[in-house]
This record gives sequence, structure tokens and C-alpha cells, in this order.
Amino acid sequence: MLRLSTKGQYGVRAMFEIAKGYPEPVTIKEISEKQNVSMAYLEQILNKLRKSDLIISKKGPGGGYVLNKNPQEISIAAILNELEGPVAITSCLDPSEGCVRVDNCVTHLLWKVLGEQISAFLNTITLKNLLTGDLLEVPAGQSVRATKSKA
Amino acid sequence: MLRLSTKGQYGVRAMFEIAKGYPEPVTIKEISEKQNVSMAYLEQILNKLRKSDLIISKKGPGGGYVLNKNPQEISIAAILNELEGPVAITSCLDPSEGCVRVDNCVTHLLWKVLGEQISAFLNTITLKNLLTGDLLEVPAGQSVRATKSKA
DNA sequence: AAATACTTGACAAAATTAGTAGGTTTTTAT
DNA sequence: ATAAAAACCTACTAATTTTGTCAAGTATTT
Repeated sequence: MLRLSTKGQYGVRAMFEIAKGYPEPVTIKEISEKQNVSMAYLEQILNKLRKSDLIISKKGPGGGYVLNKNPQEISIAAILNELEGPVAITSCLDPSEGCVRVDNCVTHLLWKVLGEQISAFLNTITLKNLLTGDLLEVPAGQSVRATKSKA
Repeated sequence: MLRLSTKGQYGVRAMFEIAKGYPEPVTIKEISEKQNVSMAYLEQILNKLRKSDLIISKKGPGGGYVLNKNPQEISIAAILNELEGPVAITSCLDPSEGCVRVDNCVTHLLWKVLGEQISAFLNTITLKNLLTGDLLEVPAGQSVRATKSKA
């Protein structure tokens, strides 16, 4: 459950390749070869990311894609938001849809909090973290909800 | 992104209704009316939950479904696991599939950690929490990754 | 025996995902 | 100027998953 689509997965991997080359342009062909994703499919993905100003494109020989910010300023959340929309565990919680039941829905708050936790997590991880691999430093035992405080 | 299917959503809501009636049996018809889901669809869902021993069914007049444990012993994670399988952000991370790339996949660890965080969260929430509504007590500002410790 | 409720399996419409195909435009180097 | 390298754009389609419905049974209690 809670699968990410290939667009999101490939998108992050593509951004990783572009981050590796930063600040030099990286071509679709290179990304395609290194990440083993078809050029045509990558085009669609990078197109979206370009329109949201996460990357800049340069045409012609020597061209390619370049990050529009430093790797540490681009979060995984930002990438996925562009490619898959905001985290929305239920359609209810998608800002573009809206909830009919709302008040009498016991699970509404549950999914809302879960979504917020996921977003918070993805916001703290940047391309820099992927480059240096320091994701490993997340304490294994740390729970999202280790303690419960009174409201 | 990261949508839960209706099966998972309805499943949790159905379990909530059964928990509300606990320890008296609750019929499919009641659940259907209160949660506004078709009886036929609910049957499929409850069938799965019964096979995994989360609930017990009683036939005949006065029958219905009953929780097989106390509400505080049934986590949301347990319900969703039965209906949608384990949390697996990528197919790579689904134990029933497996990853070809693994070692050279920079994002593998990222999705693994995210999945673990989600599972940890869902494991801490029980039907009891849904009944009493004390989900509200989760501190709003608490981040999954507030501090970074050295490995 | 009648009422009530659960069981099973097949089927199908709708939506989403995943990817292909083919042509256009811009830039650079010769 | 011209050719090559690269990104850009639009449409289409095949496959898969989701979201259910339907119908004919089976089991239990009163």
C-alpha cells in the first residue's frame, strides 16, 4: 500500500543525476542510460519539473538540464509535489477535491495527521542528502509518535 | 500522491463501527447504512479481515461481526496490512517482489526509511484512539526528523 | 421452516498508470 | 549557411488497478 508511481520514483532519480552534474548541464540521454529509464518518458517528467522551476533547460549541443537551486535547497517533497501532487491519503484531503462528509468522518483526522507526518519527513530530505548518503544518520529507533503530550 | 485505496479506507471505517458495538455483533447492514458503503463491497472487505482473525463472524438472527480483540489491541496498521498489504513505497520494497537494482539505487534507502516511519505511525494508532478521538493529542509540531544524530 | 445473515466467485466499468511515437524548435560549431 | 545536438510538444494507446456489482449459494438461530 501507499505506492509511489514510477513518475515520482524516476523523477527523484533523474533529479539525483542532475544534482550529481551540478552546476554542469546533464542530458536526458545520460540520465536515461544511468538510471535505465526511456528518454521519451524522462522528457515528460523533466518537462514538469522544468515548468515548476526546479530545473532549467539549455537547448543545443552542450545543453541539458541544470538545477535551479543548490542541491541542499531542493527537497524530495518539492519534486514529488510537482510530479504527483500533494500528499493526500484520501481524495477527501486533496485540496483540489474536498470532502462531503468531513464532520462525521472519524478517520478524516487520522489521514490528515498521517499526511502531515509524511510531508514533514519528505521536506527534511534534500538532494544533498541523497548525494552524500547521510540519510543513514536518521536514528533507527526514532518513532513518529514516541511520546504523547496532553493537548 | 500516496493514496490509500477505498478498500483500506472503508475497511478502517467498518472496523470503527464494529468497535463501537463491541462486544455486541454488528451487522453488515448497519455498517453499510452508517458508513454509506454498499453491503456487497463491505462483504469482500470484512471477509478478508475475518480470515486474518481481526474479527469474528456470527451467523443467524442477532449475528454480525465482533472484534476478536479489544479495540486498543487492534492497530490501523494491522487493518491496512490485511486489506492492502504491507507499506511499500516502491515495488522494490515489497517483500513479495524484490529489487534488482538494490545496491546501486540511491533512493532505495529513502523509500525504505519513509515506509518504516509510516508503519511505525500506523502501529501506534488503534481503534480505541478512533473511538475516543484522542488522535488530537499528537503534538502538531512534532517532526519525524527533528534532530539528526551521528551514526 | 422461515428469517436472517454470511460466503464465494465471476464479471465489468472506470480510472489511472506507464510508456511510445513522431514531429518541431533552438543552439552550437564548422 | 548548414548540420548536428539537444530539448520541446502533443497525441495516442496498452496494460493494470481500482472499484465496485451480481447472483446463487450456505449456515445458524428462533
